[in-house]
Amino acid sequence: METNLTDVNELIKRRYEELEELQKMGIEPYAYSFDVNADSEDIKNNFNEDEKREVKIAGRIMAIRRMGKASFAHIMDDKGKIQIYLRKDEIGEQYAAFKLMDIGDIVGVEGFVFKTRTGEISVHVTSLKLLAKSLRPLPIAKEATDEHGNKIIYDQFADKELRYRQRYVDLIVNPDVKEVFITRSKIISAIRRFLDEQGYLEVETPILQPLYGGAAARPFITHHNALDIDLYLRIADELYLKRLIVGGFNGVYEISKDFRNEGMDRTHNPEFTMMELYVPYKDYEWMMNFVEQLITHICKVVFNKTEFTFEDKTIDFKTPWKRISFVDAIEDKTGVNVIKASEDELKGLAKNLGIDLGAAEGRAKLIDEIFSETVEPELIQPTFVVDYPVELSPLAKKHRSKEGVVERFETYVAGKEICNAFSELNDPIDQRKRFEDQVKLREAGDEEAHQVDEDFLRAIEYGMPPTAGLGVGIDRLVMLLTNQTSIRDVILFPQMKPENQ
RNA sequence: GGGCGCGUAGCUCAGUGGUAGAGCAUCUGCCUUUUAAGCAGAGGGUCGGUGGUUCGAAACCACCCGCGCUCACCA
Repeated sequence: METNLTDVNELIKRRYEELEELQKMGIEPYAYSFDVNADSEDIKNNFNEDEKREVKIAGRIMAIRRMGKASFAHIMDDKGKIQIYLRKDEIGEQYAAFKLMDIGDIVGVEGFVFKTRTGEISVHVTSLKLLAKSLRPLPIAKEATDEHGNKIIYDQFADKELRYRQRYVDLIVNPDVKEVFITRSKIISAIRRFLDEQGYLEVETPILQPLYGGAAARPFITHHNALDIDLYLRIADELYLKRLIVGGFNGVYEISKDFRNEGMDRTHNPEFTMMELYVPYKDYEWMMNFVEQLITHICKVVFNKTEFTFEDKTIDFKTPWKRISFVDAIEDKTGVNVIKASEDELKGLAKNLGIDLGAAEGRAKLIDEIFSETVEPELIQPTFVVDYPVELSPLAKKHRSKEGVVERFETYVAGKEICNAFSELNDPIDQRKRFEDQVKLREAGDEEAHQVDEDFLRAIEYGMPPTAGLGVGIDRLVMLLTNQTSIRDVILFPQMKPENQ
């Protein structure tokens, strides 16, 4: 980890020496530019034996096989690896310089494409230029192919701590990692393009907020010096986006980081990416259909398939997805109607299910727990769970016909929630009452309960059209679609404890 | 936060109380179509840290640091 020159190890010391020797030869070890006209993939895909195609490529040296007056090396560019072949009698001085180059160095190569005796498409080098000398040894793995054509990797860089802390190294030596992040980016642009095409406006709302809300979570607190006030890092975008619906936009969305000051594990990072969408004059029924379209659009344009493997499960996103009622699903499993049941009955049920009852659990948390324990794990194929108890949803509109529930749905896949949506509560009088109920929970010790947001109430008192709202946890969606079981494997720089010294 | 596990060379790992090891990487020599290139030789370690037990600790004990898995809470 240490960058002090005083205690670098032998390998690094050697590279500093090579750097000096190269400079003595008149070589600038950190070049200014190099014009490229091909990449490894293009060369391999468009190979023609007779053409002797001239190419200029650049990349990082990943393997060297020196054989005296000739050498082979593999260089890696954005698209993959390609072999290069160098001969002393052809490149002279540059061959001497090549002897001072290492795995990890970045080079620019000119040459012609050929196929070796053993059949590998390679570049026969006519000119080699050092572009950046690498001073640290890469934890390079060796690859081989067994008799069945399977790739075997020896000594793969596997230490998760180092991989997360030094993601740049992880990306260099573990190509699958790079692939996941490319896919993540494609998923996000597919979402953005889809929403733009529907005519929704991408907006940006404050991360620093004097009051936080829109979700049940504990916030990060920061301080503004000039105003001398504490501010919160947002836990959700919801309340600002709905203000914009009041303002008259015909559909707004935001893809951005939210921050929650809670534990970290394989599905939680303190900062994570949310997509929230609000569409006026629509309700949650409309939104369910929209979610089906959005997700199948991603499947089509990014993956061109609807079937995915996640862990040991096969998930099929083919629509229509199953829809089940939250209350009925629990009743089917337990025989208890959680709307009608008293708090004592709920406690009894929870206890029978082996749920650990913390102090001061309210109805809402009890019901939520019972659902997580009984129904959630079985929701493997995409399923809409609809109509949640009102206690769980202080920002959702009362159901138009059913007592005790709101018009809300969550979408579950592989036993995990991937989105949350509702017909937004636009009755300011009801909204005030819900906030006041939250305050009671807060006073009873629930740190995650909402505060009263007077400005938000003022906004909807001016009148907010009926609105459908949606939140999608992007990191978890990416995990699902790329078959990654840890959120840290879909976040480039996951939160880590500070490195010691 | 609780439980379980891990930390030895640049990387991947052996090493259960008695001279710190292997493969790859590195260095030297040979080698002009190799591909885990090969052959011959060499260097490289505060065994995560601090204390303790012991004649003697990489190993045993305690505490600390970091990481992973898992449970709880949350998206």
